[in-house]
Amino acid sequence: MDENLENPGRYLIAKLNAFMRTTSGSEDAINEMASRRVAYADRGQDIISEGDEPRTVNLLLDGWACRYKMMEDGRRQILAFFLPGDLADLHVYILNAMDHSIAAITPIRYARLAPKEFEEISDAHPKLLRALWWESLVTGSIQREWLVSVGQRDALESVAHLACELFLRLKTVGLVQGQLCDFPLTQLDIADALGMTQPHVSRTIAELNRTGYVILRRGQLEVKDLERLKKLAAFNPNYLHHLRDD
Amino acid sequence: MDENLENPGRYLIAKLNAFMRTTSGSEDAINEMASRRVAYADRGQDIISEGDEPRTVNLLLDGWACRYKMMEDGRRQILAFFLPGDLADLHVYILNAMDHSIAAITPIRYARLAPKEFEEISDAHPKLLRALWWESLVTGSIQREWLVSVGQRDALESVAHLACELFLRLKTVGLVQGQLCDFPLTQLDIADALGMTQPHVSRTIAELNRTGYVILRRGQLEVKDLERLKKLAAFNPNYLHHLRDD
DNA sequence: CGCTATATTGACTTTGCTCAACCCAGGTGG
DNA sequence: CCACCTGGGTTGAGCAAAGTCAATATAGCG
Repeated sequence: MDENLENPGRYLIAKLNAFMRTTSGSEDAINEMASRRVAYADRGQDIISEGDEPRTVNLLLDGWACRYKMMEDGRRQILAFFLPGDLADLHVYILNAMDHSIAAITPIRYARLAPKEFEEISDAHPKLLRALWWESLVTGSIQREWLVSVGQRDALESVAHLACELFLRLKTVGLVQGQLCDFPLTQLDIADALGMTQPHVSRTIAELNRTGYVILRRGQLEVKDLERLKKLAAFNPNYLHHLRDD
Repeated sequence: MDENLENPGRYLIAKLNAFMRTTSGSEDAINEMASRRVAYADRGQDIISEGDEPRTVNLLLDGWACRYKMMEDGRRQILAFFLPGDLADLHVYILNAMDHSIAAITPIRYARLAPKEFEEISDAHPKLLRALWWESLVTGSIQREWLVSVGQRDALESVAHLACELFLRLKTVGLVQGQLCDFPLTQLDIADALGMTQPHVSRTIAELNRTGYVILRRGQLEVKDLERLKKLAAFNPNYLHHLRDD
């Protein structure tokens, strides 16, 4: 976290590097953005709720969050997981009301950027603007791939795909050490993301762990054989739109 | 179609009116866009395929299309349906390769806009640009709602929700007459959109028709009781982000 | 140490899938 | 004009995947 405070935009910078070479000018701009209007939320807490008028672009600095929708009868669909460096709804201030909520999964630190600040910075750095555009298109692409998971993949494939995706996304922002990364999702989070029930997630994780390709447990994910995991998940990395595979 | 040829952007104009009052200036700009580089495709034909480098922004002028992904083993997930007036991937020319394909469901007419033309027009009409932004955000919102359908709704709710959505979207562009609209989807299309199998779609449509709220058949959809249909589908119109309900 | 969260497991049920036969309507060509 | 073909659509029987409900176990945490 120390390094993080000096270089608060580092995860976003790392991610954009998967798409372009950031210049030191844009890096400074990102760090500038990321050090203004910093806010905190505890696990479980909404940082913005369905129906609210969106006023800020949120940049996640530390921790995990999720986008979700709640149905009247209490069913919850998680629509996306946010990892450090992810931006929530770049242009959403065009719309009048949020159609979903965003909540912290772990305690988080995030920057709440006012549209005006955001525009100033992107006007001054057209290359950065382009990169941010790319990031929001990739977010859309991930959203579509999730529909493929929920619509077409069976339980084992789905869980494997999610593990694969999160591992690779964490890797691009530098949050993987060797084969290990943090994994704070509960089985209920996974269930609500993949359209399954929690007991079935439990059984499916057990089955996945039995393959030996990964060790997935609350708190930590270890990927022992990424290639086989990808194969099992029918994982095609194109949708992440990285310049190179990593 | 006659009126359409004089006023080729009419469906898009009608749609944007759900968000803002279009000025005659922007209407002319839209019609201008929509009359350049017009192309045709037959039913079943891809207009752009996964892996292709995207070169144009596509505006659907007539007919229905879909965005889809194919898995190696032949499973297909339909990600979105395009109706007249819909734009495909406004900013996709930022990315190097399509991560999905777009195919005609009926014979279609569409405009293939070069990025440069597109930028000229939007530079000249900032209000229009904002409206187009809105339309792409709504497209993203629809994408998310589909995940709720596939992840949380059961078969009957899902099919009802899809009927509801398509009916309302057609209504916004003026393609509903009374309670009737075209409905060219096959049961296999619906199945691949909702993550079901075709025989189960058949049974589910039969069950839905038995409620009397709709008459859904190949070619045509008749909505007899929209309110009850919405209720059955757990349909919350907020995600369409219209200024007023219609 | 005990409380609360989460995870595991078992027995049973249900939804939706599979496979396959059959039906039906529209379009084409003899 | 009719026979046939083809692309949907319907239906049935049996099955498998995943859901439900509930009891039990486990693990952090205060």
